[in-house]
Amino acid sequence: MGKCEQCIIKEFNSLKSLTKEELMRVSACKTGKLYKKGQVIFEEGETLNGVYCVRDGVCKLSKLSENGKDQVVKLVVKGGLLGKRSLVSEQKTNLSAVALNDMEMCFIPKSEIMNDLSKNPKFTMDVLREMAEDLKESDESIVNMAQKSVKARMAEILMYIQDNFGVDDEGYLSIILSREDYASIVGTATESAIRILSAFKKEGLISTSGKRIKVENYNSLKWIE
Amino acid sequence: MGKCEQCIIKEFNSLKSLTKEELMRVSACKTGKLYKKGQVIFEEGETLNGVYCVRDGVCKLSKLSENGKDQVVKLVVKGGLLGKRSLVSEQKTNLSAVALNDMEMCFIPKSEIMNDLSKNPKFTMDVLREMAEDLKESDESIVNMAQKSVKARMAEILMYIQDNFGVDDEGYLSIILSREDYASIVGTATESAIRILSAFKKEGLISTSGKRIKVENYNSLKWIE
DNA sequence: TTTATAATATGATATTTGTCATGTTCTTCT
DNA sequence: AGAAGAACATGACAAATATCATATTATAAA
Repeated sequence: MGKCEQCIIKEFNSLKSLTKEELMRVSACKTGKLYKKGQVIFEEGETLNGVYCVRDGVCKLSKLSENGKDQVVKLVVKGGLLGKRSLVSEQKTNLSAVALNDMEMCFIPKSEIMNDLSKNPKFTMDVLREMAEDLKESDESIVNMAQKSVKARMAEILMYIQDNFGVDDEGYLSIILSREDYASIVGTATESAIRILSAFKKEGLISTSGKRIKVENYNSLKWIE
Repeated sequence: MGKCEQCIIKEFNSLKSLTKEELMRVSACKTGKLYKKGQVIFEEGETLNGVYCVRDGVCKLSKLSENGKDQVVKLVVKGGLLGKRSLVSEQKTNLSAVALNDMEMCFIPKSEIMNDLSKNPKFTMDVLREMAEDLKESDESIVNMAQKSVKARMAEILMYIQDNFGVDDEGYLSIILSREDYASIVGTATESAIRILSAFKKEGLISTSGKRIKVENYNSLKWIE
């Protein structure tokens, strides 16, 4: 397992604001973890005592609704930090994290980070900035959920994935999700998600190959309402 | 206008973590502002250069959706801080704030607070904690919007207001909102909001007097789906 | 007080979305 | 390769919600 000081992943998150000494300390106590596709990283209600730094793979953060359905709140890829809230609160985590493909992560115990959080203002500000960005995104999600049609939300998530997580060498979205996952991101029934994707395909907005999806007409997706 | 050091409002927000000296400095540069019901405090897209501390009254934080409708994301009452995100980001604000009744606020310029944010870890941690709490609430909202019926969301907001903002001496919700406001909190058409409140009234779950609403059967509201 | 304007209310209808049923096509395991 | 189970697909129908029309009531302005 590599050393944090030399790890390029950290450039994508607040860990970059730690000093070299701090990083070496973090490196010494971190543990590497591997998760297989579908594996639960942590579950709603658990007490997290540290943060996870995603080195590779994708996971979903979701919350169980009272109706028994899961709602995905955020997708996290390489460079993301999971469990930030555990650093500032003793509360149990409000979200579950599940690997969407095979993942490689580093776990950093809270005890080690807490020290830095109180003594390195640059780091703290950076965590704060990330949290603020998350909050902004969540607020936007609320608006989308409340005001847009299921179709428009589906179009949006396709564009979001393309914009934020990119495409593979053949142009397919690099994140591969089941229709059920799409349903639980968009907040609809699995059948509805399937129907809408089928319709998009029929209209030439997307094409598929197995589970992979390629956006064929980004501009038209934008105008769906 | 009072002095921050002596103001009890601050006990409800992160300003309580400032030292007496810091508070005195803040106090010297803050400006008091009054807003009338319906008045815009700031609008989506503006650059905020400070935070507002709510001394009295209620306001809504909302965001305009592409369909032209406003979606309320959060209600803020006495003790709340508006514009926290402006402290950590140069970005324009993503939300609008509108007074729901007459309000009294203090405006604290960013320049003054920034200094404390970088030098007083206790204060920073407190802001971070508040932000984390906001994020948690927003995530819950996403789940509610995506998974619950309009009826259930309406029941929820009535309980939320009662629990968080209390009732007046006659037992009516102390926050008075128009049906349109309810609609834009719940994320539905105004007519639907009206219909649902009428139904609740008919079923004895709530009673009304003018615009005021009294929760008559909290327990049944909980079970609405 | 009268008048104008906004807020509330309710019916009729269209649209969207969910649910249940059933069939097909993939994967995975042996 | 074949069987079993999961994921995907689609039709038929039901339920939820939006939209449009039109009253009625409250509120504020003249």
